[in-house]
Amino acid sequence: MYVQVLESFKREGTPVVSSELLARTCNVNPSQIRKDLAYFGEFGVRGVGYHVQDLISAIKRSLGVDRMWKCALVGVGNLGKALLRHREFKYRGFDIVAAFDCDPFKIGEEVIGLEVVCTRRLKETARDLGIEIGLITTPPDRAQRAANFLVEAEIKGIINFAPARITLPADVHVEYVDFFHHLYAVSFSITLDQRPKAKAIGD
Amino acid sequence: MYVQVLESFKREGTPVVSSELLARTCNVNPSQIRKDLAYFGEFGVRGVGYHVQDLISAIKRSLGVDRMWKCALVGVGNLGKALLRHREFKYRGFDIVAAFDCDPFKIGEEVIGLEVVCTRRLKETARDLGIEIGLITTPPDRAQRAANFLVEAEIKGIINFAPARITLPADVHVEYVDFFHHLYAVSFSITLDQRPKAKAIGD
DNA sequence: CGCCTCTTGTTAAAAGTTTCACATAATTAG
DNA sequence: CTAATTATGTGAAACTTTTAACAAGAGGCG
Ligand SMILES: NC(=O)c1ccc[n+]([C@@H]2O[C@H](COP(=O)([O-])OP(=O)(O)OC[C@H]3O[C@@H](n4cnc5c(N)ncnc54)[C@H](O)[C@@H]3O)[C@@H](O)[C@H]2O)c1
Ligand SMILES: NC(=O)c1ccc[n+]([C@@H]2O[C@H](COP(=O)([O-])OP(=O)(O)OC[C@H]3O[C@@H](n4cnc5c(N)ncnc54)[C@H](O)[C@@H]3O)[C@@H](O)[C@H]2O)c1
Repeated sequence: MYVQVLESFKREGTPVVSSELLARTCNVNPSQIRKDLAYFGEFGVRGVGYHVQDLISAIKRSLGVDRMWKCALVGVGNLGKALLRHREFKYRGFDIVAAFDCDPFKIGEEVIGLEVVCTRRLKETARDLGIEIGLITTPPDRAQRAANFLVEAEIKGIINFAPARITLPADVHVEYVDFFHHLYAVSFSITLDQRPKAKAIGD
Repeated sequence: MYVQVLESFKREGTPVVSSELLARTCNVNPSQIRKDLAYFGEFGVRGVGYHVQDLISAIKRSLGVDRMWKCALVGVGNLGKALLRHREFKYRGFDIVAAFDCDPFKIGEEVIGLEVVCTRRLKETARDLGIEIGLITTPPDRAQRAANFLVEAEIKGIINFAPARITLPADVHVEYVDFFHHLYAVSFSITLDQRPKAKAIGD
């Protein structure tokens, strides 16, 4: 979130931000920001604030996103194609260099110049290309199978877009992207507001 | 997460789960689950566990997802179209009943039987249809504008897929879906593992 | 050059969350 | 019907995160 906000400050031409300004923009407490950053180092200048570009670089270095990561996508359907077509990923350090599917009608097809490869060839292909992160966009009941292929290829990080839990060795990291979590959260917030717990006016 | 896991238990035909089993599947502590559920009510049976279907219903009722929510999508691009084509949303209680875009070439186009409407007609259309939740899939620099239109239409919840913060009145709830957060998280985990903090073998 | 202002980095206190441990209730077996 | 077994719901303890408070460092101004 800090990187996202700092990059918009950078685009606006703001050279320096205080934890106070950054906090206001992110809807958090200024101490929070100073604590978070202190965990990785001393990036600010007392009495001045943080130099935007320097802070972006420092955070990115701390998170390991100061280099290009090679990614593979498994499941070239609706969502998979949207991701493949998205140039932003490469621009921001995540290059999707291979796409896999098990559907014979999809294998061989090209999506923005990338050939869809059979999932059975995932292991060799991923290893040859030096892929480190896998994106799963198969249907939920195929997510575990896709994950297994990725683990075989010695991939160490997975983003799972399918609404299904997967089990993995301890050294493989997974992030779940589930749109329903967010929809449920919004539904809950609206419902809470509208529920007639209704403190009467004046209370 | 609990709903997601419980629904897979349901599909497998498991009628009852213990907090212990549910915890193992979700990679959390059993007490955590009992505490979380206790916040909303007493849904289990002592000595037995939780009846899967009953628990799904109870959680959904607690979160306000025991009904259909009408949604609108703003920005019919790559990602927007993928979402519109996704049947699962309606099936799970979130019906996208309107799609808006500002591009004259897109207005009038149909995506799975839904006509793309001009963003300027958002307010009237959304009100007429009784829309409650908005999905923003415009480019990041247009996200605030899209949000403003949604607020005008008296929408109370927003899911923002654009990597940009937006400011809203206090009674409008927003959830940010940012794939980069997840990619950064995975990058960080892998980097940590590989960094030569290397406790020597035997330590 | 010293004083004043500003904002960081950090220590300590407050608040929140997770886990443990066990009393309580349901079910089954004897 | 009682005892043994099981797994929930919950109060208290352990732990984590967040916030507040302030000392320390940087820069500007008279
Ligand atoms: N489309 C969306 O907007 C959207 C939104 C939220 C979540 N999702 C989730 O993302 C996933 C993909 O959705 P979608 O709409 O793209 O579905 P889709 O059916 O369009 O695409 C799935 C693709 O995965 C391929 N596939 C199936 N099994 C495979 C396997 N074992 N190995 C490799 N490829 C395999 C299929 O051939 C197909 O091309 C689903 O789990 C869905 O729930 C999608
Ligand atoms: N495509 C992906 O896989 C992906 C992944 C992650 C994040 N995102 C984010 O999702 C958003 C959309 O991505 P995309 O790839 O679909 O982009 P896109 O350019 O394909 O689509 C954007 C659409 O928004 C419309 N639009 C622009 N301004 C508008 C406005 N003021 N009102 C209404 N409509 C407007 C455009 O006409 C276009 O149709 C972006 O913010 C992107 O960063 C996309």
